[in-house]
Amino acid sequence: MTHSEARERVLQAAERLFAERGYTAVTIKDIAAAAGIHHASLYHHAPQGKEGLFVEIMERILSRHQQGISDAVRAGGDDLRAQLRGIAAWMVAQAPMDMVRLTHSDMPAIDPASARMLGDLAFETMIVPIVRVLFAARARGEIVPGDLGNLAGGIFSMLQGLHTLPDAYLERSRLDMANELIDVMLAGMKAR
Amino acid sequence: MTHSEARERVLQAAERLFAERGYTAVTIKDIAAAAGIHHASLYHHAPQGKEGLFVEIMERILSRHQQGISDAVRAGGDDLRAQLRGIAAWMVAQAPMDMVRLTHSDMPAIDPASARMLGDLAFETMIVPIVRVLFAARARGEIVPGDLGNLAGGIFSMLQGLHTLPDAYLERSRLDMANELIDVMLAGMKAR
DNA sequence: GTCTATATAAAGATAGAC
DNA sequence: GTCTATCTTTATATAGAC
Repeated sequence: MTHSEARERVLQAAERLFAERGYTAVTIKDIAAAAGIHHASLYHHAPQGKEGLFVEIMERILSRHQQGISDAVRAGGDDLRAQLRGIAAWMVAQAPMDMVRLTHSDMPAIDPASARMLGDLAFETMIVPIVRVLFAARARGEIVPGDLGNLAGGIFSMLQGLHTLPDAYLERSRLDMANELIDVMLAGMKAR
Repeated sequence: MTHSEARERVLQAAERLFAERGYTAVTIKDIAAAAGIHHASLYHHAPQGKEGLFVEIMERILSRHQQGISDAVRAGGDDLRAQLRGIAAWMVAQAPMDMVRLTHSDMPAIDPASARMLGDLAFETMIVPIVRVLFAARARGEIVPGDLGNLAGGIFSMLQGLHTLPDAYLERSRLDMANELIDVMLAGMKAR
């Protein structure tokens, strides 16, 4: 009962819109229109309403990110640069995951318990894997000591920031830009 | 007629709320309540309504950023590290300027002409000054060649990303973390 | 599974009294 | 400059026919 062709269309429309614009900027009618159904029909597939749908969708997005990021890390072997480039390739190919918006705009608009849960899950999914590859590289002696949580957050923010400019304004591919940023951070973490 | 004690309270409330949550997540009633007046009274001070108020407020915020950033750059003399640390100190002390949210959530909800204007102004105000200090440092031979626009965007995104975690979750001051990130980027831009 | 119709509430906005 | 009252539109949500 959790699946059907129509339900999947609804979930995909909701996912795209929520990821792009955030909770408050998207209406139930936007989602229904994008899924090609009347907004009343949407409640057949998402009986828990807009807020429940948002939470489900965020969990779904984050679950996909978890998979994509862990695949990228594994494919990078034991090479920090390859791991970070893999993570970057994944992230620039996905819709933005705007943690500042999630924290300051989306979360205050929903039930506090769900908000806390989503915030924790987002941090675990998006930041912690970067922390882990940095720790492993540090253990191998590839980079010098530092606040690896802070550095991981910085790398994540830089990669997400690449979504700021619309595609039309870009002179280079986002992946090229991401790789350059990673190379500079890596050189900075190795030097000294 | 552009000023009065009450109008100023309205502008300050609007500024705080819009900066924190963005356009769609803030209502006219939120702003009126924060300013301590009835929401009908708000239209006396902002006859152009919510959208006009948002545009005015964003211009005001960006104008303050322009001043704060240019002061910080000037105080940094000819030293890139001091300039970037000054910019960082300014930015972490202000409300977040979430360019991804501005681009993907706020701008699609307002008049396209205003949206384009605000987007350009935000880029000019927040990113271009960083590009300029990087170019000057490059001209002095302090850093090696690279896509300085990309690097400036990365530095900006990292600094803004420090607003993700609520104050209560922070183990170090945002300024400490910002300085560490800047030092790593600087080392990376000097090396090679 | 989808629709029409409807309910309810919230948001943006205006008129006019004080 | 601020309020009450009111209007209009939009948003979320439900009931029930098909």
